[in-house]
Amino acid sequence: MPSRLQDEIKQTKPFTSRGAEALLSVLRTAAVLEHHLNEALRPHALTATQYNVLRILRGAGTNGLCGREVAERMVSRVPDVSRLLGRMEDMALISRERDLADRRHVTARITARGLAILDQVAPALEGVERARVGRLGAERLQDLIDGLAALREGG
Amino acid sequence: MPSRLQDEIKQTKPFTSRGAEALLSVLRTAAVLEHHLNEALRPHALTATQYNVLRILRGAGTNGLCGREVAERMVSRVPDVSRLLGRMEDMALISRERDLADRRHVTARITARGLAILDQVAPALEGVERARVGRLGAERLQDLIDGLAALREGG
DNA sequence: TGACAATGCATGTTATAACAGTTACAATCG
DNA sequence: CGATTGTAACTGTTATAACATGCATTGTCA
Repeated sequence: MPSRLQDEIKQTKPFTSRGAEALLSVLRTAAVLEHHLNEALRPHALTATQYNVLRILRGAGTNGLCGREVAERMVSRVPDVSRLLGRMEDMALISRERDLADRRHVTARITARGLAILDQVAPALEGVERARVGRLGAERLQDLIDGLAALREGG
Repeated sequence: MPSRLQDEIKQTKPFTSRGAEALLSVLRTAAVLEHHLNEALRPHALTATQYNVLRILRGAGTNGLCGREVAERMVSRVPDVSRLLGRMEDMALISRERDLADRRHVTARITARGLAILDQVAPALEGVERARVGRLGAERLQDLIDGLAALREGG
């Protein structure tokens, strides 16, 4: 029985192991999701990375967060937070201010414009979520979440 | 109960829905896997994308594949196959030859050096796989694969 | 308090991704 | 057979990722 994934990437030979298929499934699914995510964000000129930053800073509220703290909270690691935040400041999505107490820190905060854009993109993103998650029941959804967490653990 | 993922990305507020957590889990897991994958490939100066191309071309055998066919088989879509293959040709990992029957096509084939490098990296990649997949039983593994496939389906 | 290490951010550089546009060739249809 | 359409690959350009390094500031400890 050829697997769904095998068909998607036009693989002629069966997977050598279920483990390999599982890892590839994760990578493939993330690529598909990221594609849909970027499509939904494109009309608002946002990348998935920038969207992630906005969500983080909205969660932080008026206190804001310094660059290192933002980096720690990103879904995928970004080795160049300085310029990422700089570009977002240019777009007026966030503001930056050097901390007076510890002048090494630069505190980033989401602007009103950033908040407004988050509200604008919300419907499209909820659509992406519902379209893909709907067909999985609550139980299978939780199993999926747990299985993925297990994959991330260890070495 | 705070979820594992919530802790990983230092999120203070609980997820608004299981669906959102599931999508984020996929993206996060893929980022972690990709990181380990790249670490394993780094000593051989290969990126995950290049590794993917080598696997595809090894599977294709001596007939090789044209650029469009390689692109179709990639795990994540690459919009610049020409230069990707060009760089790999410079590294002598693949060879390219214009097809005489249809001169629009350029057939790519894996070289002996490319095959040798695939053999060299295999142990490290198997290590990555065993370390993460081992803790999941066969049944949970299959459920995970099926759940991910469900997420990829549909518009 | 003064040397030294550690931290957080900025900057320089290179390589690659992303997007658009162009060229060469092949297939189709009048 | 010529014009038109479609396909595959290449090329140009810009923006971003990735990596390394440097700089300013703070913390630590003799």
